Amino acid sequence: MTHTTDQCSARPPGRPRSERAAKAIVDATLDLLAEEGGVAGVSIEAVAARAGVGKTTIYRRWPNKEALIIDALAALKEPLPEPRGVSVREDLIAIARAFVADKSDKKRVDCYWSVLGSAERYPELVERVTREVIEPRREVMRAALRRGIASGELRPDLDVELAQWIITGTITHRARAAGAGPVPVDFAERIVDAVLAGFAAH
Amino acid sequence: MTHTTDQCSARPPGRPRSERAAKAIVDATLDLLAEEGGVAGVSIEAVAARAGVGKTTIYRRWPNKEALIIDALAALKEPLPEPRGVSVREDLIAIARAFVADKSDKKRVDCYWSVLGSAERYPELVERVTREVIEPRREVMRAALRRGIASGELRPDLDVELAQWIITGTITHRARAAGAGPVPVDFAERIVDAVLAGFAAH
DNA sequence: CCGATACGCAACTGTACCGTTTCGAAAGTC
DNA sequence: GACTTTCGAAACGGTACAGTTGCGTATCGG
Repeated sequence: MTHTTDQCSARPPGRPRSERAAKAIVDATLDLLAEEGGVAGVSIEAVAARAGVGKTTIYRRWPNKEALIIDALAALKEPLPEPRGVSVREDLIAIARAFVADKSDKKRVDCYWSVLGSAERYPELVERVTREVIEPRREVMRAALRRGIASGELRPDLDVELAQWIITGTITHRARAAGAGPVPVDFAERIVDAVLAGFAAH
Repeated sequence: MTHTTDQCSARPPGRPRSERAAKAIVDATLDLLAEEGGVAGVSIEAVAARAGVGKTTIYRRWPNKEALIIDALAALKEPLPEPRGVSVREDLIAIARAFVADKSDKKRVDCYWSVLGSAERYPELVERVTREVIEPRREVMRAALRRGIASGELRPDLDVELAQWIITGTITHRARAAGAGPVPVDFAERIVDAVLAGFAAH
């Protein structure tokens, strides 16, 4: 062994890549994605300018805009809610609360909205976000609903898929509605109680 | 009176503007708005090319892209549903059906989605669409819900605003969901029945 | 037919961005 | 100190679009 640098991961020679620069680039990308309202509005030049970084520094790490955005979106992932409460009502409220909290982060919502709005142009991006972020969260809610049916708390003929659309759709729509202001903190409980009890009298 | 052309509306001399061209321009604008997934994706050049029209013909009628898009969106307006059925259930289903039909027109949904997604960039567009298209439809549903409460069909403590978010949000979200396919024809009835009866057993 | 206007088309200037390259300086290892 | 790689900055050619202008033609009224 003539090498003394065989430590572990074979650190390459030369100046190491700045971690600060990488973070600044990702942050700037998300900022622009949220502000410009679309993937098309994000330009490498704008990202570089906002991050206080040379374009070289970006192109050294990512081959193009799509790859940068994909990596940036990964930084948005939040841990899945894992409710195992005593009742369906509490499980659903916990999940809905996590949704509302997510949607209260304006930057986060705007990023997802921007990406999903660019479906025709960047199908790969949309497919990836759907698979890695949206679908797992939908599954958590479906599982909670199925548990409720099994425990007898929910009507046995409940359409789980439809029920799931109702809860997530309401929150999403409310969060994105123009001019409706921020989602109230108790929105999760109110919607769960409303759909559990039903609109009809008695 | 030396003029014989005083007929009525003082028709200007020269070749009149082609109605066909105007329609082709508006159609092309909406097509692009839906396909490109954003206001930014619509370029006058692309509109002209798709409409089979010279750029001059566009600029003669509209001063810029925003004005063109505003006028084009006006062509999307559909008549308001005006339900006065025998029961709240039928009223809500009628309104929901109109929503679903609207959302089944992919071009129409994509156009609104595109515009609303450009909120930060083009606030005037968003404000206008919200005021002239969305809010009147929301009001129709609120009115139906209030009638239901007054008639005793709906529980008196029902949160009308929340109920309205639930129904419209579910349809909108379902229509826009990636990879979920077209909204089924019976979606309107299923959602109304589900929220009327509630999820809970008995 | 004449004048006026609109038509589609092409050419033009100006701006913005892409993706690449070059540069001198900085920051690490040996 | 020698070497390697990254850093931010600047410049480059290429593409796309905005908005304008000129041109020959078409279509209206008188």
